[in-house]
Amino acid sequence: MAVTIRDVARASGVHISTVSRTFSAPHLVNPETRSRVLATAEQLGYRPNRAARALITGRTHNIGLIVADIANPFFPPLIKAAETHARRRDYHVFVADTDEDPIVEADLVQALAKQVDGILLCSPRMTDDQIEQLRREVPLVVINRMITGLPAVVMDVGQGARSAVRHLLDLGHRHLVYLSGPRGSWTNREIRRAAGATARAAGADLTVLGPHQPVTSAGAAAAEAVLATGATAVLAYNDLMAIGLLQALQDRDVAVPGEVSVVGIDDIAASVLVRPQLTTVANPTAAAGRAAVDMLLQQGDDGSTGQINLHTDLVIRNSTGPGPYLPAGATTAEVAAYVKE
Amino acid sequence: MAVTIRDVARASGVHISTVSRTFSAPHLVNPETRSRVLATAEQLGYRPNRAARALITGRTHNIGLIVADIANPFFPPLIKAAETHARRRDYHVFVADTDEDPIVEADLVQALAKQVDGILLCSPRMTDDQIEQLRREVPLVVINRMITGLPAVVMDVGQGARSAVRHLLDLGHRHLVYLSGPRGSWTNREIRRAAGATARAAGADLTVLGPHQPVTSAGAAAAEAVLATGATAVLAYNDLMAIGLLQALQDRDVAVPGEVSVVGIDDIAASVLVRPQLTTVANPTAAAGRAAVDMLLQQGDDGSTGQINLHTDLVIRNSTGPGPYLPAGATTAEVAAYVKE
DNA sequence: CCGTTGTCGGCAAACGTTTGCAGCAGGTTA
DNA sequence: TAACCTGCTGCAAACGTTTGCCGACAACGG
Repeated sequence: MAVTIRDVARASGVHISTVSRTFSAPHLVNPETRSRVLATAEQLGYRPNRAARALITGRTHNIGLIVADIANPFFPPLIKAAETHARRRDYHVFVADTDEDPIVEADLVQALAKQVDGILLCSPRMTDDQIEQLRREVPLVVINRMITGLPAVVMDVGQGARSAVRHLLDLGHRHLVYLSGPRGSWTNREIRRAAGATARAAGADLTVLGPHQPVTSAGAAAAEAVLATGATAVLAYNDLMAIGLLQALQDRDVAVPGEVSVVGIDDIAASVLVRPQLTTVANPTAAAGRAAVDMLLQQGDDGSTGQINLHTDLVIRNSTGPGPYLPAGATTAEVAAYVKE
Repeated sequence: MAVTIRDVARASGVHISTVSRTFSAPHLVNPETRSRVLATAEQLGYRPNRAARALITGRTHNIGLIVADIANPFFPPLIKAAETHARRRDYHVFVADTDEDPIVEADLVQALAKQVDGILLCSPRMTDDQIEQLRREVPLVVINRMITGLPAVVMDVGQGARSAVRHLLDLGHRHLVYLSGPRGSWTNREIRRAAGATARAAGADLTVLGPHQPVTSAGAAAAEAVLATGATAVLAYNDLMAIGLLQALQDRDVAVPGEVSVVGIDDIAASVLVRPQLTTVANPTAAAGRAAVDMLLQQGDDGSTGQINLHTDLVIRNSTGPGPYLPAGATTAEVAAYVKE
């Protein structure tokens, strides 16, 4: 059937071990022999059988990537970056989707465990205990969650939330709402904490609403509750919810940012497609994907369990404007200048 | 290290072949023995080593899924459906991204070929010849492209384009533009052909602009050219381009659908997030993903090479309105009624 | 009681690699 | 000249399964 190491050996008049070494330890074989073997291999169209290799080395050269929801536009850029980066290191990536369900999540890790060299766990919804448990079965790198002793890549969403809240405070808002994300999300806790602390320190109010599924419909559904609080500015767990809210407010003829300012988190592509364009916190998702792959791959070598914290950026667009404390006629341009000071 | 079939055999006092059979051919082993083996296997936490199994059976229980761009919101629902469906059949999915580059595409198929039981090639940009070539190396199912003799799942985008054009004609438009997608896209040719034929049959004009990359920026960049044609309605290769165009028109104070109507294709999530909401052709992407997986899996059994054509639906929203032939004051509601007739 | 049939389980040979060990040639050192 | 490297290659044993073949044994019909 397929051409094996044995065919190449026969055709080039060497032992199979020499062929094997030509590929897996080239420095151990005479350059002359090597090029001869390489030539016949090329000619015969030989491709190493990864299953056989995996069987003996114990390394599959595959990694698993588990995300909450592929259809959530936050993830694709991360998946893409991780996949490309892994392939450059001769690894392939299994992508799986948990539908935001912690049970499915645990099952998936179990199922993939024996078939990959490690798993990237992205925004997991499991408990810390569960994750530490699973770590004993397979190397893990967690993305967007900090667990002591576990290698992790997080985007500094706390800092992002602080910037966002400060931006709103600077605009004069004194009563804010935080639209909570899903239960079990570490990111959600971080944002809530950071936003709460920042608001409190400035003597402003922050009302927390939620939890919500991180989708547009949940954001839209929260509109009534938001208005009921009387707040003039909203920070949402993610852009999808922020966008949902944005549109529900428009449907109710509530002006954004005239009456209510809205800030999202993630900076997904759609955030520049809606009107007004969304002020949001940009996350370096691609960088996170790459960093996580690197971390996972070198975790095998040494036993290092570093934690990487990536910087996030507030991107000010048009969904935020002056709050009640500023002169009513101030334009966003003036406000932008004001914010700079 | 890991618990193997041998450990289970020893612990339950049978030969390894019996253990193997309890898993891969249960009917060949005595129910009593079977349950005993199963029990000890469970207790020891035994998991079959897929590499070893693959080595001897030649089936990896993996499939590859190659798409043009994971970050294009058209693909994630398809990926998600394929992945979930495959897992239900005990298959795992490798996802890879070609960045719309036919060379990368060919490389990826080669790289994955030996490691999977088959590949789902989604909206390929390669030539038909190349694809037929690759088919000799690995079972293939093509999505969104029709090649004689090759198993394929396509969404009937021709029919979608016809509905879209007819909708525009019914609204009174007489000069249409088709905003072409990327070079090498079968879908693009189909749409162009169907749209052209439909317009021509009605005695209307259809100007083709392009090719373009299937992204929002390309749609926006085409705005000038569109206006220069003097057309009153535009069909775009996909929603991203349509949305880009929509916004570029708004930036130029061109009213949509007042002065120009815009129709997209795909019905991505963002098409209801923009204002006006986009009239578009909904594609059954999830169904396509599932169908393709099934087709690939049973391709191994018999040698069947069916082709499936999935129905598409025109979704009329607010980006289309009456053309110059209708009374200027007609509202979209009246027009919708008119279209029904 | 013998022969036949059928069920079950063991034996051992694969599958395509990697890798520790040993051999061998040629060169260097003592 | 002996002893010892050094660089290269061959040998063979793994890795954890699956599976064709055969033997053991029980049941059954004649």
